[in-house]
Amino acid sequence: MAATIRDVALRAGVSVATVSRALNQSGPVREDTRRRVVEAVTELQYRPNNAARSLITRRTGMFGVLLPDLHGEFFSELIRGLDEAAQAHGYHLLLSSSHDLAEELEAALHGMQGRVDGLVVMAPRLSAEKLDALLPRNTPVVLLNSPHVATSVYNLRIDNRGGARAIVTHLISHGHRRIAMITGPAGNHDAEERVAGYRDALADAGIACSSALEIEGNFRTSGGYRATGVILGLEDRPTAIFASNDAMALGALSALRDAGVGVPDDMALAGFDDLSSTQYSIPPLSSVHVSISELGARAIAGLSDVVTNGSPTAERHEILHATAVLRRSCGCSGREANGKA
Amino acid sequence: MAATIRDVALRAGVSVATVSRALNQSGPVREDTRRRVVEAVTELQYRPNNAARSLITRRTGMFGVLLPDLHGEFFSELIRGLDEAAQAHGYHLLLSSSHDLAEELEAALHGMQGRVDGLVVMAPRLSAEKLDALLPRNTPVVLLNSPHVATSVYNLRIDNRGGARAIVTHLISHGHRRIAMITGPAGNHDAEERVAGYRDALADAGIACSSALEIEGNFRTSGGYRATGVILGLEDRPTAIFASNDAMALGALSALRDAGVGVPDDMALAGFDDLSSTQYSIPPLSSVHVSISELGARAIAGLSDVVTNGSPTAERHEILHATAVLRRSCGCSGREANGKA
DNA sequence: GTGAAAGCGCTAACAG
DNA sequence: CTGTTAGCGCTTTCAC
Repeated sequence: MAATIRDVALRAGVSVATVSRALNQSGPVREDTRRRVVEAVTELQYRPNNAARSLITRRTGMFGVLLPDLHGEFFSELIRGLDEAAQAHGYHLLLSSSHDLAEELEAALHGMQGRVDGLVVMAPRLSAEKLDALLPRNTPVVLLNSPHVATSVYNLRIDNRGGARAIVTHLISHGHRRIAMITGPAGNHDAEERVAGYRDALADAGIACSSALEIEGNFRTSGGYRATGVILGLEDRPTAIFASNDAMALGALSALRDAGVGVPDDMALAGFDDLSSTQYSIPPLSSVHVSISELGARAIAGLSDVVTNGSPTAERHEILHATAVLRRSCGCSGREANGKA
Repeated sequence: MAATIRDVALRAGVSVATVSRALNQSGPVREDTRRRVVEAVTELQYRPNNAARSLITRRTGMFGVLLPDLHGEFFSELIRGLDEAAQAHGYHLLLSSSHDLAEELEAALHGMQGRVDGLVVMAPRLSAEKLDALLPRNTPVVLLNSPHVATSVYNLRIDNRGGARAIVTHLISHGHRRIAMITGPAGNHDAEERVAGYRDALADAGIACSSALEIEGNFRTSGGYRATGVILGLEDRPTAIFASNDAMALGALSALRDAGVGVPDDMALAGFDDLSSTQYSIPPLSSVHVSISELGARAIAGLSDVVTNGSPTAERHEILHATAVLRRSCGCSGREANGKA
């Protein structure tokens, strides 16, 4: 049986209250008393029981993380950012992923009830109304890349629209006028914002946009491959493709290669996310960089702030800038440079 | 204030004991009593307090997951497997990643003390002795791809050696005799096993192995790129490269391309992991397939088994098969096929 | 079938 | 500075 605080108190010849104070520095304890306690702790290998502690403090030291069906590098980078920050702030991460449907999210939310001090939720496929209905009222929530909702204390997003606009504007600066876009899955909030950015750029340049040039993808490599096949079959073939994420851009690259279409000469190409692997694609892929791990880090910082400072300092909204990274696939020389719309 | 079991009891006109029994079906309750309880629960929006519950049951409903510094697809696939299985078994995942050093692992292990009913640990850089000293004695542990240790109840691994042997044997069957290998980081257990498999294959074919042909990488794309530069500079240049993971193989592909070396004609290439993105590389990459998510799923199943059945049914050891997947980079036509040594 | 009561291990007043 | 005491919300004997 594991040692309890009572055993420690007995061993150190003090009361349990003193042990508690010594261990949590939650009150004055004479130095030598403290030392006796610490000794007893190590001798008995005492570890405080977290359940008992959080039963009374009403804090669990854990943040819940609810993510949609994410893949590969994006997912691992996000977790890395969350994890590092959580550790730094003294929290653990309770993770639950693959929640695309409202019901799944709700079930997961339910399961975390009372187990966490705060929640990081990413739900790009849910409407503001749905989200609003689902979010718990008693737990601080940080929303990632989701439609804004009043009940969340903090809303973080990457500048999907601005980033897409910047890279497409760059494509236009290479002389392209007929630019196809491979979109994300329908109903995905990020995907929609990137489409908006694409249209912004076209509008800026006085180019009419056409729904025939917006081919639906799924944010997966396979979808990029497929969509590119459609694009190549278009009459009056476009001279450039903007894929709304890198995974699809890689699929596009593969399809272009299979079709014998040279990149960037016969077809310019750009993606979004700037995954680290894209600089090794052939040719290296121009993309939009966004610090995914920072997104995670800020989310945790925001939660931690709310939890320790009690009241939500204020309802907050934060946008992480996304900048174009120019490599060879768009026609640039390969030297990296920043392009800002 | 959230409703407690007392409130529910009052509302339903029964005792707290009955509420508990009704909710946990831990004892006989008359049907209409049960219904009254359920009604009160929904009306009051009652949620049992997990802290209180685990204080007495000594179960938390959570499994801890401790991972090394993993990246990209491997990481996300593993988590997916773990997460799905955990959900299926009614558990939550307490995640902590990026632990390569023994001290980091220890700190994380400490933090999870008492918060979890079991642990999934992946520590490819730690020796059996180090691990043995670190692992808690009172919590069931499943070890993933780690040196076997007696204190773990369950040991799962992928067949690194067999998989490497199979793909290298295949390379040899294409007529290659001089095959370079890009290894993983020194001290990594998986990496070492893959080297052993590579040597096995050479030995099988009566080819002497040479340390000059084993170039150290780091499991990252950048390392594969760098190592390939070294290989291309070798006198009596090899005709094939086995990269011990796909990330490095992709880096190799990029380096080969930059050097104007054709794949597979001038240089055959194969990787390991069979990441989904590799089928879209140019040319598609031959690799070794292993079901990463299944690794995760089995880990959870094993833990869950131990936790519910009390005693560790027996000390177990399980190996997940790894099979060669043949695409174009090794010289095959592109039609997928299985090659088994 | 149901209720009363005794804690699980800890923290937090409140005295001293 | 330290000890006593009263619970946190729940499960679980033990009676009835």
